[in-house]
Amino acid sequence: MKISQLLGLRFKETPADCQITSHALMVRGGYIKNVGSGIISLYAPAKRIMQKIEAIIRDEMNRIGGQEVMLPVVMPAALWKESGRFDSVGSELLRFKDRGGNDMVLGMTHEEAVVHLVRGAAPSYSHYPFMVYQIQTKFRDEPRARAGLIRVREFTMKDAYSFHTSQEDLEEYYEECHKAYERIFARAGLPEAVSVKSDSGMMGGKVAHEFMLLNDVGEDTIIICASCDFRSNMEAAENIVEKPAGSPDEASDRHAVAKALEGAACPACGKKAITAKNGIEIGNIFQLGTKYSEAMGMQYTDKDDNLQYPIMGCYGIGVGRLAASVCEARHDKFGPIWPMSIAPWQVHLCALMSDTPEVSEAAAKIYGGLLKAGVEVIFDDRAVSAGVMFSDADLLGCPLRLIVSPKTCQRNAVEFVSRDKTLKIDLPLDLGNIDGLISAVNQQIVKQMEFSLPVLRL
RNA sequence: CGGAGCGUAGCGCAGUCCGGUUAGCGCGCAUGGUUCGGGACCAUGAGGCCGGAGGUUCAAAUCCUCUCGCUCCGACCA
Repeated sequence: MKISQLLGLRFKETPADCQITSHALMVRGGYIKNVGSGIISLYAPAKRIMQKIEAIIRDEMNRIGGQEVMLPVVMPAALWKESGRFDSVGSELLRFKDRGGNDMVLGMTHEEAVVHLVRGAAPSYSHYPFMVYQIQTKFRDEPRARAGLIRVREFTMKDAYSFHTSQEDLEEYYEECHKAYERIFARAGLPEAVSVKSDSGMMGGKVAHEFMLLNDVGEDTIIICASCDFRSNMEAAENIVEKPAGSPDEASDRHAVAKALEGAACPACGKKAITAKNGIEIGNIFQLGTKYSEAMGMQYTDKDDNLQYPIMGCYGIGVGRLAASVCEARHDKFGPIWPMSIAPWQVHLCALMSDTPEVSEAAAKIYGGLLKAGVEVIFDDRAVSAGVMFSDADLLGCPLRLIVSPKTCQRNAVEFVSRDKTLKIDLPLDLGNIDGLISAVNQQIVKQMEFSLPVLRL
């Protein structure tokens, strides 16, 4: 891709509407454009990041036996009436009528749809356990969208649903999925994401965990023990952590309650080491039980010819929120620093003063060589000043950068630097044979990808 | 849904209190020229129904009423 043809202008000034870093950088870098409150279009760089995250998720979901399926965005309300959620869920569920006057809903989560899909298809215990997942658009009519891709009304989500014949089997799979989630976040560039105990809310069920990126811009408050590995969302912790005397009531400001919990005794280890931190929820896993299978009449025949309700688990990841979280965690003042695994392009090729024949010839040759070798490369072929070129490259945040200029041509070299500034070397340039240069670039890509490669293949 | 603020060129803003030629500035964009390793400079130029509707007035970006939208704080939230 040549940058001269890439849509999405990059600019210097922070838009007034952007309150948090990832939002500002993604608007300034030409990644996203707001369409309405909580409704966002993506330009190519953001779409490419999303696709790479999705590929990692698919890989890990397939590895734990998932089957990718596709459920509808628009559903007849009748389905939601079956589960009872048409009435129990509030205005977050967008309802409307079709031309025939039938009640319809926009999918905000897909338990109903997935039970509908599988309930006739798994009549015997021998079909179990199984897991289906999809990566698809959700719409939630949130009362207040905010912070760019962090909290939106329409978003892309991976949601997975597993079905089991015993609680033990569900718990075993839940644990497997927990591990898969750890691998997904690590591969996407957030190895520091942690899981915390959470409340199951409207989903129902007992055991639930949320995966959090601890970060000040996060909307959730997390209670963490500094002494042991106890971690919990405050929503779930309020009942089990004993508040020190004189704390405010739970009805009052949540931040004040969190503050008050600091230094309380940990319910797990007993030490007075509780701390409160903010976090961005990037994924969650629930043990649902039989809430939906019972409500919607999904049954199978067990070994002894008895009808049973399968036990369900569900597992979600917000793809766009994950992308924004990586940006939030990996950036400098110039722009995002995308990990190789999800970067929009692997290599950013800059041709400084490309009207010089030596430069344009060398750059074109390198560009062609990289393309031929299958490297994802964005080529800045514009006649702009070095400052503009570097600033734009910083905003696009590609992990590796090649710089060709009259200076580098003079010394028969190309500059090879990394976005995170850990690499800065000259690669020898021989226009007659650029294979060595291309393979040096490839080696660096492989090196930077190592952390994200699957540990195990199916 | 409560509270606060804002809608003027692609972006950032001034002008609105106190109505009065042709609505400005910076960035960006286009053309030409000079530059060239961290958002260069000069010249010329394009781009606006001042969010929308109604009203007051000789005259409205500016005053009044209604409306739509956006942002922030809170409530809410798999």
